[in-house]
Amino acid sequence: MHLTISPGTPGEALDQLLELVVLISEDMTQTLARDGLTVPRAHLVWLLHHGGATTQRALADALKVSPRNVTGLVDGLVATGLVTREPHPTDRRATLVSLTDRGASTLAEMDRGHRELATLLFGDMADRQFGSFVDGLGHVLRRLREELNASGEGAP
Amino acid sequence: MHLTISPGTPGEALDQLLELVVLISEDMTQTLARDGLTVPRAHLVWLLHHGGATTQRALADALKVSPRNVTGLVDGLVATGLVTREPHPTDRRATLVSLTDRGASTLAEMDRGHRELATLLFGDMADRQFGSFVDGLGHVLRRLREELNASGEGAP
DNA sequence: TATTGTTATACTCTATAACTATA
DNA sequence: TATAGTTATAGAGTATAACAATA
Repeated sequence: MHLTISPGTPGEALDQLLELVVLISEDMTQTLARDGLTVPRAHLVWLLHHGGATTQRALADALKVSPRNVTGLVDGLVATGLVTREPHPTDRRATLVSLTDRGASTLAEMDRGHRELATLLFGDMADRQFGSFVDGLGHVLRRLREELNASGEGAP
Repeated sequence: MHLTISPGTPGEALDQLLELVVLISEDMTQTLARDGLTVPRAHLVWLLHHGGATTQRALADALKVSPRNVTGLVDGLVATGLVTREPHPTDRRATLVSLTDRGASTLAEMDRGHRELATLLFGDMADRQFGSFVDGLGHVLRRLREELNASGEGAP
């Protein structure tokens, strides 16, 4: 037998999803601040962590942000000792941005925090519930990607 | 019989959740921009829509933001014709912020967009899948609220 | 001629501190 | 004395445009 316990309307589900977005953003901002990081700067160092040293140009493309903006983000990260700017070995116009040792250990701590959060959120979920939730999440993600692709077109 | 189709690890589920946060933020920012709104300004007019005219002080408390910040948000909304500042009827220190007609119709459009997004995301989900997803969402939300309360304590 | 990163300028969101006008 | 909202000042993130050095 199957009991449906008032799953609510789509509108209510969206409200919950929006609350989730707000709470996750707050949690991330709070956690990153303890390492002296902001969300945009954390995004940049995360790219270095997972892709190695790169030019600011490549970072601007990956972050979908202006080159000028990257200059500011790197300035801040250099000031707090998490990254360095070095001359590019073959292209004298470009600079290579690399993680410092301290930057690398900060990233290791972020990885640990990431795993802890995953355990907190999903650790005590029953396997079947977890599977259903991930399925639903996949459905919503596909719809959202379609929507953003559709509305992003037509813009030269 | 019950087939579990590789639901993935908690870490992967969290990555999907984080992608969802990014995509919803992008979609909201993009949609609001069409109405000349930013996320913080939209939050403010949403409060007026659902609570009626109020003082800037009350808005600052509700938005958990400094009074100075509200001055700036209201300045912008007045400039774009979505709200008005009027003298408070009984307290001459305070100002009442109200939606203009144009502000109200913008809000009506936002409500419509909200319903459309809910339909897009959940409209063609099977009832059982929708119910399971909402259950999982509730679980995650409870954990997150606990986490933020716990880490938010001890701060005088 | 095209590209990399910078300086110059500007806008939005955010904060604290000092001040004005009122309670 | 306390409160509502402002001006003053500052910092972070974002953008475009003009410019330098180098490809």
